[in-house]
Amino acid sequence: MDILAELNPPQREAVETINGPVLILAGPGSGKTRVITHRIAYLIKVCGVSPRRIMAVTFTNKAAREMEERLHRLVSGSVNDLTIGTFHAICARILRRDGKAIGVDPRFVIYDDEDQISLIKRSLQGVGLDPKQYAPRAIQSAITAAKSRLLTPADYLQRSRSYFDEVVQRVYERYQQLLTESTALDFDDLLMKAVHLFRQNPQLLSRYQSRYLHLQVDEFQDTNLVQYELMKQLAGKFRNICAVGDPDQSIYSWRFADLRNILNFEKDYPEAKVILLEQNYRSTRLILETAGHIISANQQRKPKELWTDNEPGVPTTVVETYTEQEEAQFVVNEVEQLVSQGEFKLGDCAIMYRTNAQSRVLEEAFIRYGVPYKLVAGTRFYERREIKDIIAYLRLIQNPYDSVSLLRIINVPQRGIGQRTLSELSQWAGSTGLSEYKALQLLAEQKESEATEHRPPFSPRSVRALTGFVDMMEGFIGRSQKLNLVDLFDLVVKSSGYKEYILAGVDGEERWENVLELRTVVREYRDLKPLDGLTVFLEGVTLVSDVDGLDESVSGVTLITLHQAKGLEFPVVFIVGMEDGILPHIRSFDDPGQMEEERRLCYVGVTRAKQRVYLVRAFRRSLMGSSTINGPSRFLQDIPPHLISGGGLWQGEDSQLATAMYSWNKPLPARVATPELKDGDHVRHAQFGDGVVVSCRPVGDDAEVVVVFDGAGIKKLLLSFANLEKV
DNA sequence: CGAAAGGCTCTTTTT
DNA sequence: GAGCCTTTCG
Repeated sequence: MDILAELNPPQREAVETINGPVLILAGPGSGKTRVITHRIAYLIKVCGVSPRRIMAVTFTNKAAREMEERLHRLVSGSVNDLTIGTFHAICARILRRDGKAIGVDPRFVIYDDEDQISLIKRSLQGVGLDPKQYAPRAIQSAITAAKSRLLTPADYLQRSRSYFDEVVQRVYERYQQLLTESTALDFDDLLMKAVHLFRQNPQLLSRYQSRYLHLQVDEFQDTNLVQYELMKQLAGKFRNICAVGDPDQSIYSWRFADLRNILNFEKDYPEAKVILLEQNYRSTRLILETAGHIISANQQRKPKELWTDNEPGVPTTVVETYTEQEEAQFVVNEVEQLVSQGEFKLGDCAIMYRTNAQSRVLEEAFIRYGVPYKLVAGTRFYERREIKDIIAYLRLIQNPYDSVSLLRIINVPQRGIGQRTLSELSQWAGSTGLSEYKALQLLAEQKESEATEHRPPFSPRSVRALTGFVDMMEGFIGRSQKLNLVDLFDLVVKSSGYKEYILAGVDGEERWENVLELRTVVREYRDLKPLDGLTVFLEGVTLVSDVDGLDESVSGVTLITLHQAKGLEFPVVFIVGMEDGILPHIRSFDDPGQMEEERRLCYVGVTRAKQRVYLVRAFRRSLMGSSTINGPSRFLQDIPPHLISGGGLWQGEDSQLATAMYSWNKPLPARVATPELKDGDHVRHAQFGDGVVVSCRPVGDDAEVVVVFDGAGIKKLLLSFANLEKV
């Protein structure tokens, strides 16, 4: 059977164990994707399971697409009936089809992060609180946390402990009201409502349970409790659930992903078979060892030994530059060199960083040196103002009750509907118990009939402006029944006056280009039935993730955050910003749990690499305007010297370093000036305290020192990193 | 009502 | 350094 042919024994077992629950703990590069696809192919081709009875959950749409393609090749038949996608996309589908049972209108729109914040601000005002006093972000996070534990506002009330809880509870309640009034669901609702739907409709659940004979979840370590609950519901009948994950790559706890899911799995499914995939096929041996040293410093961790038959490869290059500009310069130079030597292509290289803000300097350097690059995200396309505006128009056509979209574009371009008119509108709408749009419709009708029952409080000028807007929208809505999506798009952009508005503003040309770019996306939906096209398009643009746009067929260096890099691999990986305060991020300093997650993030980065790893840091960098000096990342200390190759200080062509050293009277705390140490010397270390040197041997232009510390025990340190003080 | 200017606070990571 | 909010003036 060729589906099993190229698999090692544990992989094979993972593919063949199709009855009952299976937990696959898969180290990086252990052929996880291969196992999942082969397993599904095996189910279809060998076991004769119909694709429509299989559900596979992936972390991104891109992963889903790729898996579908691979399956297509493996099965050499149609897999169109397979249910495959992210949790959010799958839940949206379920709710559109069956959500009515719990009062979910199938025309719902999905609110993204930004929409949520704007709605939370309105909710705060709605309950008489000041959005400046209570950070909307913090409240949003608390609401997400609540929803991740399936708590409704009423449940939250009972658990309310603190003053902040109380605030959250009130806002949460109002926020849900506004969502309902807007016929909208936020990201978390998609998951929570799906679970509620099944809880309240056992017969519906039973239908789904009977349909899905096999369930497959990828990146299991990054699922939250709701997602786990949903899978548990769906697997309730057949219990054929296969979860794949790696606790060492859990990096989404801030999104309330919960590692306990892995522990609970074995509790909820005591008959589960646990399979370990420990052979790495991706990285060189030295890279794997480096990664191993980094991750094994975590305390809260089940030890696990990965191994590989691959070549040893070359040691990791560790480099310090003076500023983040030079860091970028180094990266670009090095990439050019690697490429010119012919061993690697541009597309083989990826630059990874902790925070999005770091991408700018890198981008500038790549532009300056004319090296092609692919930025994953950046100012993410769908978050641009002009894109969100157009989408708001389209959302409003699908669902005029969408208040976030309404308020967003009611005066864009300017139609003489100002702040004052708007607050009068919402007050008037509120007092008559109508949604904003209903109120507007009423107003437009009244203009003709002069009915005076609820006299709207607007000046004639405002009335004209408002009714003008309603008439326009009603026109769009009418036409939307017949027009294909491209024509609808063109109609909206033209008749709303948006095109002139954009072109007249700052960066008009560039922003208009973006609108046209969106139009090319829209073209893919041209052939769908008018209203379906709109729905599918809107859902697609809301649930996209940034990596979804990453195109391997385009040549260029990839610029990507460490989080986004999960699940990907590259021959050459640069991790920049290897500094305490960046990676690990400063926000994790006071929480050991968070610190461990930072370490896992670093581990994820290193294990993306097949051939080469560069760990780069800047001596000083500007953060939020001002310049800061960060020490080397503490994670570097956990890599033994023999796995590191020199590098050391690097100076760019117009380095500011020389100038700096000249103007400062003392040299930089450079490794040039490390003290000579010999056995028996007493030393002091910032972290470990006092100790005695037991050995010191040169490594490259550095030295490896072994010290017995009074408190901290025996440590192997790299002289230049350790900052030892002789006492 | 709207444009312009100045002041403020942050930035971790994202479906 | 940038986006967001408030203030001010026409």
